[in-house]
Amino acid sequence: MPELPEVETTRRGIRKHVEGQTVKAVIIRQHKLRWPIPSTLNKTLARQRIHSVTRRAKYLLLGTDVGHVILHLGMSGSLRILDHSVPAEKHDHIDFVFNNGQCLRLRDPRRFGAVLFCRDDPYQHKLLKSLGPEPLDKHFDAKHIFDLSRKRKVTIKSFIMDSKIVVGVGNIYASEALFRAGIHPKRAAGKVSKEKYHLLVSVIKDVLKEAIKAGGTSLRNFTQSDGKPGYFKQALNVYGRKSEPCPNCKKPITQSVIAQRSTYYCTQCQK
DNA sequence: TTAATCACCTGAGGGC
DNA sequence: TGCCCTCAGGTGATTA
Repeated sequence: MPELPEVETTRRGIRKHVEGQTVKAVIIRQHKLRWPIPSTLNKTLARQRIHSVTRRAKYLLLGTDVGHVILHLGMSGSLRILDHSVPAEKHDHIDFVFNNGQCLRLRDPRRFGAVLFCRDDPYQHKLLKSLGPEPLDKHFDAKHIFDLSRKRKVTIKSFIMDSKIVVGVGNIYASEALFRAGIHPKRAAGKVSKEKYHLLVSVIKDVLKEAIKAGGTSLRNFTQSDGKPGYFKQALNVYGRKSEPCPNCKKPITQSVIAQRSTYYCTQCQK
């Protein structure tokens, strides 16, 4: 399940294979993703050179002279670089075929992902323009998040997962960051002290950096662009560890549902 | 404006 | 072994 580290790992993996390549064809096998893939994409991108592979939040942007492809991996999406002669399998929905014979192939069993095209500034696209700061950017700091949290009654976990507050903190890393910061996930965002927000911002950055370094979290079906799994799962303290002893106090990890998402925490260490 | 809920989708895993 | 059911989860849209 791709979160920000998985998307960044994917970006780094595909970048060297995609930047500078010229699109020969776009083969769409399944138009129905989260939103329909534009049927004119092949015509639009044919003979276009991809000059950049960038990321904003969990969106990947493929830059060309005529506009940007906006890619989202949703819940189960993955991108791989393959020789185009490799037969497509079930759930391989779209190929960006390059002149060198390779292709960028999107697989997405659950089809929560998206492939869109934007001719204008992609950062003004309706999906991107209201997003909060990048978590690893200097603009994401304790003052920013503390100021926005005042009088907010929503749980701190939902708050840090809100992309208008900060992008890229998904369910796994929200649980991990709150554990490291010693904050109970059901605490109201407006009741968390400035000191705790200082710590929380710091551990969010740490968790995401460590996960990127480890190649993401391989849960169920995430693989890197070369097909290898991520290794951050081994470093998770609480996520997916219901009833296992807390790494700090040995009390069993609790699981409950917050905002319709499984949440893991230690009732002893997180207040 | 804020908070909560719904909808989309399919593979994995458990129970029988 | 096969069938059925539940769970998982990112995020925009909808509702309260």
